[in-house]
Amino acid sequence: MLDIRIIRENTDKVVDALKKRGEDPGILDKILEIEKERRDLLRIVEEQRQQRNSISQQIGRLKKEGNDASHLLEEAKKISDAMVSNEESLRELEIKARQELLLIPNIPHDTTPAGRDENDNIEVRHWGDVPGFDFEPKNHWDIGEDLGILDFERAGKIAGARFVIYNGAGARLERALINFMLDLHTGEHGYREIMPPVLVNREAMTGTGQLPKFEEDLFKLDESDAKGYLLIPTAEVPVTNIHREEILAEKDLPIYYTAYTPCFRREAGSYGKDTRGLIRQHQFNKVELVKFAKPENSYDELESLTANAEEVLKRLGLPYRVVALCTGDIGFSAAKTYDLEVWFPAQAKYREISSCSNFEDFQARRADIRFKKEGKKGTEFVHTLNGSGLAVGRTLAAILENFQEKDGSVIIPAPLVPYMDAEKMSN
RNA sequence: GGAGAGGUGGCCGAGUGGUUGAAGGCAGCCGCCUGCUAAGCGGUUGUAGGGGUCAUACCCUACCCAGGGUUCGAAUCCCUGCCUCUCCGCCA
Repeated sequence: MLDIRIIRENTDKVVDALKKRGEDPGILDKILEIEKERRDLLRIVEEQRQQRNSISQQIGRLKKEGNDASHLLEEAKKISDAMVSNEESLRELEIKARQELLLIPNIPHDTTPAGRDENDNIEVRHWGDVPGFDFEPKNHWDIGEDLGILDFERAGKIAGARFVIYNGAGARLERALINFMLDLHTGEHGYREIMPPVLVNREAMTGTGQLPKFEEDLFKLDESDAKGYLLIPTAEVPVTNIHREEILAEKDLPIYYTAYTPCFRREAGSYGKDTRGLIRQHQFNKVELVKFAKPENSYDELESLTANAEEVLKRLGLPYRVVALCTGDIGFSAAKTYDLEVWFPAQAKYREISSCSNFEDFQARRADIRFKKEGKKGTEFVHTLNGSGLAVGRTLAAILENFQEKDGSVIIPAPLVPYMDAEKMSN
């Protein structure tokens, strides 16, 4: 959520931001109109309240002294009656203003490259050598099925399309990756491990920006119940909302959290995309990194968070590149985003495995997460950041494809050997 | 699921219709005093919105879980919701 004052006083800047994102700046017209009405009415209402309060106080004083106050009572009643409809209109305008405000995306940071779509994203750096094969590399789903460690067919029977059963060494590899990532981030990168609810309420989803605009991407427990629980599409939601409506102490910042959770996405509108394999599932595992930072160094925090996610790929020996998303491709809530893309030999393509973003105060304003500066009056909104560290299923898929052998076996990367108690997977 | 109790400032806690943003205490901050520590004395300390100012000062409005209602006036009365605690039941 943007500061309404920026929209009011710096309209040009917001219009510019919307254009860069490829959005229609016309969405501002309505909110500016509502906002003007709201402010005009607010002044009237406050004036009326002031009058009423002062008369009421006089009444109190007179009554205490045993004097007659009937003439004032009459006057007060008149004012009070006149206020009713104004107060009601004001309430409605406040609700409407917020509804509109919640639909306006974040302003991209100056360093976010301008562009229309993913073709305008900029490669920032890459790491590792793309492996060469002296045989035709197989898809990860073929490798997994041949090894008997991934079972898409039976998952379809018990759940449907876009689900998988990890079997035997597959299940263990998934678990090994989760443990490896959590151990790395808690042990070496300074994150605190969190295990949050994976069902959340609407306020939490609104706080991080999934609602109200992206309802169709979410799974709900009870479609008919407006108050029903929603399944998280990412641990970003429950973990960022840990501090909702809190005022943090400056000395406690930055806060680093990491959490493993399953994630649930409807993938509405992606029919036909990645229909096979682990890339796009309705349920998948992810280890998430979340930071609460002070505004003045949130961009340094974004760099280090991205580096923390990259470290997972480096240790596993998976070739990847880092891409700065352009203004047309960054998410609704983000000001700047780096995607980490890992190499998939069978597709001969880099595919997204992590997305690391600085949301600045956009989520903090929605979720009301502030901090108090030492020795200063008032409060400031924190900056929130998060990134996948990493998407576990995609990491497993990348391992299968990059470390496959001609005989169909797969070499287990060294850091996972202790977790797997094995050096390779074969039939 | 059944029965009961309760939600007040950073914390504890008073307040049952009228200058109460809220007694008192603790903690914090500033100053005084005291040969260390401790104690003592005085002062001060919430958040948000609007107005105002170069910026302060200052003025107004709102906020005692949330949302409604009664009333000239609500922390205080009424209704609804949420949450917490205790007991019983059930349960991984």
